[in-house]
Amino acid sequence: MDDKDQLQIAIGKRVKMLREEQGIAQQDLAAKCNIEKSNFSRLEAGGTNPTLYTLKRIADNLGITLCDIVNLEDKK
Amino acid sequence: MDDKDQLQIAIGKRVKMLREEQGIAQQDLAAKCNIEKSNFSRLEAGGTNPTLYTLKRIADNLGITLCDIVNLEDKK
DNA sequence: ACTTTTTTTATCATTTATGATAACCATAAC
DNA sequence: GTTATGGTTATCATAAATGATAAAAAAAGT
Repeated sequence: MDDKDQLQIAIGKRVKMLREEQGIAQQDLAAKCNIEKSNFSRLEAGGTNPTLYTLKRIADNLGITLCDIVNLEDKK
Repeated sequence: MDDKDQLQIAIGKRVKMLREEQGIAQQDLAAKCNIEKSNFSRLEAGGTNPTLYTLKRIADNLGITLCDIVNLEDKK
């Protein structure tokens, strides 16, 4: 597994964690972000290398900053 | 201009600013990141919606965090 | 068990980020 | 002028992100 894969998995886990902290369903957040629920699932599973705009929409709909979302250091 | 375009322009300006702060040439940073200089130019001009991995490589080679790079609020 | 909700997985189409190459523009030296 | 150096712009190909749909699996509730 290369560093790109590791990054994808890290961001996926982080999005999932932040989403669950707010107790919102994956499909509901996906809908608010105008992202297909299947694609959102892939993203959380680390199966994609999201673009900045995708991350921005997620951050906005979670009420957090982009910085919060990509704060991956020292995170499980 | 929609919010996606604004975001792209904002990240481009931010990358350019951070790069110039370190006095490194665009083409040199591009080379270190394994990004084509023409593509890097496009990115700084706001002509692309970069992926997380692209931003990560730029951050790494600038010696800063992803959070630093996407810290776009209240920035020109 | 059954039903409902939520998530995952697979597949195909479309859009777009990036790679790659080339040519061009600007500036500053000399 | 010419020569570098740094940046831009255009174009085409390729890889991959995302859209879109469907089906299956898993989890939760009753």
